[in-house]
Amino acid sequence: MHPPTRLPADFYQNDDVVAVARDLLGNYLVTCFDGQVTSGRIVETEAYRAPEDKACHAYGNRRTKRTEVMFSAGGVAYIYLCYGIHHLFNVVTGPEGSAHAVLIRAVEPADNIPLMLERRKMQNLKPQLTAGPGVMSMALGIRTDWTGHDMTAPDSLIWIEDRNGSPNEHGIASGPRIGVGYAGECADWPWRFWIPGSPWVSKG
DNA sequence: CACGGGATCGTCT
DNA sequence: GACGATCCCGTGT
Repeated sequence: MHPPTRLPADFYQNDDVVAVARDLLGNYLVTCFDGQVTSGRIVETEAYRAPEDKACHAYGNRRTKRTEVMFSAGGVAYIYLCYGIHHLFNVVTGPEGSAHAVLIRAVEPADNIPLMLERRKMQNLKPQLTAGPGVMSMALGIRTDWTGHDMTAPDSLIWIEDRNGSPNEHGIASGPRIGVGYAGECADWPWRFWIPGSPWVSKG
């Protein structure tokens, strides 16, 4: 056993974003803002893959101010505002020049649950603390300001680490992604992954 | 539990 | 000017 460390750049730079989305399950998403660590075990993810995926913001390798960060080498954060309110957190994957990303949709709360409850203005620990991409980001203190942050740097303030919490014999479940009905045939691709039976997975 | 609507703003047409 | 990779609250059953 060794102390947990940040997942390395080559984990993220795998070109197979669907495999990365699966492999992220069971790892811990950690933030350390203002000296305060908060974290959770990743239980639900979705893969988005340019250029062929119509649900991906970089569909057709479209480069805009917003999507430019998705073309970075894997390991940086891609965070955007959804419905004017929610800060949705993704990890860019693949080699530089490809625009793939994994949306982290839900975590099982781990470190510093009191601070996460405070950020969410909640009194008691319930799945709704972190089950869903918008509320998860709020609990971890993640905002769009952090888009482009290199999570593989040794002094990064957002990172993902392996604590030997990988999914066990119950395996991994998959199905269509949430909220992408506009994406034509791509809407049916089973690119959402979750740990079956976990109460911390979003309801969709 | 199923639904329906409002919140709220950056991004792209 | 329209529309979200969402969430929460209200209503009705």
